[in-house]
Amino acid sequence: MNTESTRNQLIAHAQRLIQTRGYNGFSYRDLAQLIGIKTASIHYYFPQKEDLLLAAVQEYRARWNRHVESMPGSLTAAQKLQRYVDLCTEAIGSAEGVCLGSALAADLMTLPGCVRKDLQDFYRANETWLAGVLEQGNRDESLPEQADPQAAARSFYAAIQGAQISARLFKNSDRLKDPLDTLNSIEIHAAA
Amino acid sequence: MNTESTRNQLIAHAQRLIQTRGYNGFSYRDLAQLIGIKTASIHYYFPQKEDLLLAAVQEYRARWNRHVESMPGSLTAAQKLQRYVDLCTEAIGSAEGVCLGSALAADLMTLPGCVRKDLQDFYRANETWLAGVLEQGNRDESLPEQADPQAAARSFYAAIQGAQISARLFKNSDRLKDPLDTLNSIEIHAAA
DNA sequence: GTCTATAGTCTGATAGAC
DNA sequence: GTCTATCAGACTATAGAC
Repeated sequence: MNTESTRNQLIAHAQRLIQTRGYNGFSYRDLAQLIGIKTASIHYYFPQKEDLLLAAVQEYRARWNRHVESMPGSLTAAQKLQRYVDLCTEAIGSAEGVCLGSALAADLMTLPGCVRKDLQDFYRANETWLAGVLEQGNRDESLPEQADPQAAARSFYAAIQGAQISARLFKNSDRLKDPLDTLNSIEIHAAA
Repeated sequence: MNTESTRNQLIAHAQRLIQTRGYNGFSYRDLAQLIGIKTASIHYYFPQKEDLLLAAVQEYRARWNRHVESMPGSLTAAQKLQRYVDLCTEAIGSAEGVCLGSALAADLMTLPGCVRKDLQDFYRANETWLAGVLEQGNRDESLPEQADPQAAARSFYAAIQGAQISARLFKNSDRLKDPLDTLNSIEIHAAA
């Protein structure tokens, strides 16, 4: 157990705590108990809680981008969208948490101001990627035609974020399926 | 200024504070200062913060239902949906807050357990109403055909909730328009 | 690096005067 | 009904021993 290990444990548990309880819903005491150290030791790595927050957000964002961008370019738009939804379903882990992005966006007004930009960047990265997939869908015809892929991407991303929150409220991960099912049902209906 | 007046002020300000900062993001001190009394006086009306929360939720839910159900039955489904979006846009007030339902759902794991059922009821009431409107849309053809109105209603409601959160993040109420624009764009495209 | 000890602040909540 | 005064507990954060 060297320095890196404790630091990484702190970031990983902080991410999970933010996803389940929100930034203001956990304390250094909670975090310390989870990995069996004292609160003062956390301050060695992250003098202020704000420092921990920034590190947690940046690591999460980098890891999320790696997951999304590692999708093979050879997939159809429909396949990419399905994999994206699968990633979002994994992220909530048994319907106990929500994406770090939406968890923090919900707490926005009580957060240190410096994270707002990072959160906006995270949102925009997701929306831009989704817009690209919807544009591909217009070309490869694996998805229903979208007149405004940008607006549709913002709307779909919002639906996924909202679905994560309601999945937790109803303890039912199936709610993550609704947005994509609804998007696809237009095609199903057209084919019927 | 009789009892009712102070009590009503407390509920109104509590609702606004929950919508902007979350249940754990404001204190009795904040609330007392807003209406010019001392914290001890709040305890006269609401001995525990939990009591205030329940009162705020129930009043909000009743008022919301009145607004939604007061829509003339003679409207087309498309008109009802537009009015619903307008209500949701008003509710966030200059993009500083979100609906009380999504604000609390986001804080769910740190809330007293007794509100979970009320929140679920609030969600279901909205989703049921929206499903009815989408079914009407299938009949009056003012909206694109929905193969599964229930799933589409859950998806649309989730999109509105998510859009409220991102509207605050980007300080841009226009994000509330995306879900309905996307829903309607299918028809626009078909007409083009 | 991790600890003990503690400072200083905020929190929800209570007792009792008026 | 509203106040003053106060409590016990939790919180972030710091100083300094080891």
